[in-house]
Order: sequence, then C-alpha cells, then structure tokens
Amino acid sequence: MTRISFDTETYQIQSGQPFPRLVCLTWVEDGGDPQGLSLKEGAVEMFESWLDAGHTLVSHNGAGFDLGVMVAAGVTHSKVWAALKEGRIKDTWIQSQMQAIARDELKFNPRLKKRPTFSLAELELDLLGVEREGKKGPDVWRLRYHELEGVPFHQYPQAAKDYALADAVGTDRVYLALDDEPADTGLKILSQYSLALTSARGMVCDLEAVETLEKSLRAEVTEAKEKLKAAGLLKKSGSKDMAAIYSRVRAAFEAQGKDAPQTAKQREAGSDKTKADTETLRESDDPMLGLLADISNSDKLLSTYVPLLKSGTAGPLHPRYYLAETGRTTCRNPNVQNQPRKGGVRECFVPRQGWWYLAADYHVAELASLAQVLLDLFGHSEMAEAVKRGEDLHILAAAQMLNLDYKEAYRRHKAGDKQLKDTRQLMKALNFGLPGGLGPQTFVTYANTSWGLDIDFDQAKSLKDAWLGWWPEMRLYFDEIGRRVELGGGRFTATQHRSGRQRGGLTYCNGCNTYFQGLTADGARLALASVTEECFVKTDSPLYGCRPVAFIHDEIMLECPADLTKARAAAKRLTEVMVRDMQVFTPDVPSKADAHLMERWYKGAEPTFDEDGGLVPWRPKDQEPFTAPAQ
DNA sequence: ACGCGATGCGCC
DNA sequence: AAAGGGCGCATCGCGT
Repeated sequence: MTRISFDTETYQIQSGQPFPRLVCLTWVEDGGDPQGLSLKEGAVEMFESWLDAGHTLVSHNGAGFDLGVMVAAGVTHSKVWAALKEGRIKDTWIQSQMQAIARDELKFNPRLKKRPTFSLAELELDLLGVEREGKKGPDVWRLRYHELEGVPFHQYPQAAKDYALADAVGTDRVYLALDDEPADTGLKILSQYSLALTSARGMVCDLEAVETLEKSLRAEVTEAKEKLKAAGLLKKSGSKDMAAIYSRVRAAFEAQGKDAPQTAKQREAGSDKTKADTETLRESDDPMLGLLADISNSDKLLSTYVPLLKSGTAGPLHPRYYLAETGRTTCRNPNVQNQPRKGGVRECFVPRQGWWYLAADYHVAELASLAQVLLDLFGHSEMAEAVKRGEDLHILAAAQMLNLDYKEAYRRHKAGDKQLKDTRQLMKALNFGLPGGLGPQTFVTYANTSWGLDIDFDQAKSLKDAWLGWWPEMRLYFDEIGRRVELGGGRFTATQHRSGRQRGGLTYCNGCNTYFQGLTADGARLALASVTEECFVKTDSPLYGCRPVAFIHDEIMLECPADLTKARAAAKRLTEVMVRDMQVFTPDVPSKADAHLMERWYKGAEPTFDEDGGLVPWRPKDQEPFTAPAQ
C-alpha cells in the first residue's frame, strides 16, 4: 500500500470562493523525497492517478480544504468519494484532534502548556519536537502563490519551493508520529468533507427582510436606551455601565430585604458584583432595571445576529464546522446552529432563486439514542419498549403522571385537553433535562428558563423520583456512570458503543450525557455524509443536484430545485437515508425523520401536504397556502 | 491595541 | 449524595 502525503498551494481564499484555484501540488511518496507539480504540469492528473491506483492519501485538513480544491480544479468527484468511503483518505488535522479528545487534551495540552490549535507546525513541535523556522523564513510565500501561476514547479524561487514542500513533509512525519488511527476516524473524515461542501455552498440572506428586521429592532431599543442613559445605567456611548448596574441591583434587593443574587464565582471572590441577567433584573422590581431586561432580547439580536445577516446579503455566508468533544459538530463564522427561533432572524435566510429549502430532522433523536444505550448496558429498557411501540414518550410520561393509560392520554392530547398539554410540556422538560444528570435545584431553573415552567424545589424532587420510577433503568444508568467516575478516580474515558470513538476526562454529568449525545451525533453524521454523496455524485438519486446548506445536530437542511415532483422525491429519499443511517447506530430502537419544504427559513415550519397528500412548501398562517401550479 | 476571564444568551 | 451537556459570540472590564 502506497502512502502519499500531500499539500496544495492556491490562490487566496475569497468570499464566495472557499475552494480557490489550485496553483501547485506537493507530496511525499512513502517517505521518499518531496516532489511538486504545478497545475499546468498536470497536478490534477497526478492526483487522479493516485485515486485510481488505490493509494492512501494523507493531508492536514484535506477533508476541510485540499480535497475541495482538487475537485474544483477538476479531479473526478466520484473518485474522491470512493476513496473517502474506502478509508483511503487520512487527515492529520482530524486525527490529532480525535486523539486529543480521547486524552482530554482538546482544551489544554499539558506538554505545550496551552490550548492547542492543531496547526501543522504545532503538531510537529508536540509530536516530533521539531521547531518550524521563524515567520521571516520561507512562509512569506504562503499568501503569494498566485504569482506563480503557470510557472513550472522546478522553476519556483527556492523559498517558494521550500515552503510548499515543507508542509507535505511535515504532514507525512506527523502522520507517522500519531498513534494508531482512532476508531471512527473514517466517518469523521467523510463527514468533515461533507461539512466542507456544506460550508462552501453557504447560505444567503434577503436584503429586504434584514432591513425590515433591523428597523423594527432599532425602533424598539432606541427610546429605551435614552431613558437608560438618563438613569445612568448606560454610558453616553451607549454601552452598559456595569458598576452602576451592580449597585442598582444591590440597592433594589436591599429595599426588598433580600440579598442581591451573585454567581458562584462572585460569591467566592467576595466581590461587590451581582448577577445582572434578565431574571435578576426583573426580580429587582426596579423599573429601570426592568427596562434593561425588556430590551435585552432585541439588543442581543441587534448586536449578534443582525450584523451577520447583513453580511449574508452581500454574498453567501460560509459557516465552518469543527469537531466537538461529544462527537457533535461545532459551527462558526457564523454559527448557523444557534440562530434564534423567535424574532424573525431565521426568516432572513432564503434559498437561492429557483430553489427551496428542504429540511428534515429526527424525532426525539437523543431519547431514542438514550434508549439504545440503556438497552446496550442493561439488556432491557422501558424507554426503548415505548419507542418500539411507537408511543410519544412525553405523552407516556404524562399518562403515568396523571394515572391514565397511554391510549386515553393520547386521546385527550389529540382532543386538545389543556391538562394533558401542560403536563406533556412538563414531561418534556423532565425527559430532556434529567438524562444528563440534572438535580432538583438545577431543574427548577432549567424548567423555568428553558420551558417557562414554575416549579419549586420540592416539586422538582418528587418529579424526579416519579420519573426514575417510570424509567427504572435510568437509576441503573446513573449508578453505572457514578461507578465509572469512581473507578477512574474522579475522571473516566468513555467509548462510544458502536463507533468506538473515545472521549476522556469525563466527570458525572458530561459522562451521563456523552453516550447518548454522541450516539445521535454518529448517526446524524453518517446520514449527512450519505446525503451529501447522493447530492453531488449519485446521478440516479432523487437527491442528485440538491445541495446541503446547514447541519444542525439532528437536522439536515438542503437547497433543492423549486419543483414539486423533484422536491417530493428528494424529501422522501432524504428521510429514508437519515432513518437508514441512524439505524446503524441505534439498531434496536426505531428512528423517525420528518421532512418539510420552505420558501425561506421559517421557525415553525412543519411537513405540509395538499389535498392529494403531496408535500408542499409550508407557509405561515398569514399567507395563502401553497397551491401547485396548474399543469 | 489586543488578549483574556467572566457573564449572559442564542440553539440542539 | 449530588451533579445537563454540547457549543459560539458579544460585551464589559481589567491587565499587558
């Protein structure tokens, strides 16, 4: 088996061109002398010959960049996918991070004594003890390779040659110095490539919608800010005067004969500071602090989200996806995984002209994964049984709570019974919150801030007891995690049940969480990869021609041609693939995924059908329902 | 000017 | 015995 470590040099990355034009390709074959070839000399053909020959290709962040560059330069896409699926594409960037996660060194590397960046130079230092040359050295060429367009590689200035070859050599050495390939590396690389394509496509925003949103938010905030300035809570510049806010909070609580709330760290430090979140501000009963709380939501939208929406009107946004410790992805620049559901932010995102959004998400993904984990560990799970019976876990819990049988509870819920609706909401809070190890006190806060529920400590305590009675295997689960923490002397390393991926440094709560959150992440990642492949290279797939634009943990969002026949077939295929791939990881617990179509990104969108039962784009209530164009 | 910790808040 | 977890980003204030 031939191992080829390679690197590419390109034009500079520009907005709208995440995979810039290739200038040259450098490589090391089986640890031999480094070589280079410019585009004109046949870099693309050379790369393709490696794929044809079945070689193993190693690169540093190739899944996120270089592969995309090579495909953009003309390498046959289906050959890249074949190599990815056969595990012939290696990536030192991903592998080193997975190794760090397994050792709990993602946030802090004890040898480097800092948070690692996983740059090639850093890995060479950490793994090989090799110090790269200083900034004045060869890397002055890093952003200038476009100047060498058309120049044969052997005629490059020595420094340009050296820099380009050094990365291929470094990658090869780092690859050899890394420990054995962590389990699950293949899927990580495959899905990271899918995410790179998702990022490259990017998302577009609608100028008119953004301007309307900004105007209405500004109108809401401006007047209040003037009042707050007059009250001395904001400085003239408009920024918050935290010292003034703290003392006002303190005074307001003293007037009520109470201590002002503080964070744990503030209390520990004996600080004069107080909490200043919206809850504290509201509880102060001070009208000015209340006003501050009232505008906090709009202020957040204006400062965090509006600027990025604006930049999305000038050209596509290209959010980048990275690895999270659980196996999930993180997303940034911008983070499309935390766009507000309320307030009209999502509605600013629009599919390109002639396209619709097609989105599908899993039904109670994490609870189904939890059920699988429980089955794996204990051989039996009430939760798994309920999912297998096709029951709604929240209604089932509500039925237990109200001493009804499931069918009766289901009937009442369907009939719009208020008691059932409220109880189900409470059960959702329990079902989503408690598996992570949530205690009664934190549940009180969680239920209030996340679900708007008003519960006191004693209620929370008895609810948790009841919940543990309904899912008796959860007691075993918590005990088991506690035992693993103890055995590890305070921290332990978890191994994912099917992917074998490892995560180190776990304590109790993140330990409870990581197994099922990671399992959902595994299934969703595999589904994203399969869907992406069908979109790009499976010409006979109903998804062919669609393009993934966002990946939100348990949801895949595509742009698909705005054509009912195509969109319906794509929607059907999308959910089929998602369910199929999740089954690889939760084989004993059935999964479900639902797809919907949208003309923009709507928060409340759900599957919508016409009279004939065919899927149509969802529309908000204040618009005419979608009708199919006449034949 | 920039980095960083603390805090708060957006989502799954 | 008790314990939500996973994130990114903006802001403020402090330190270099």
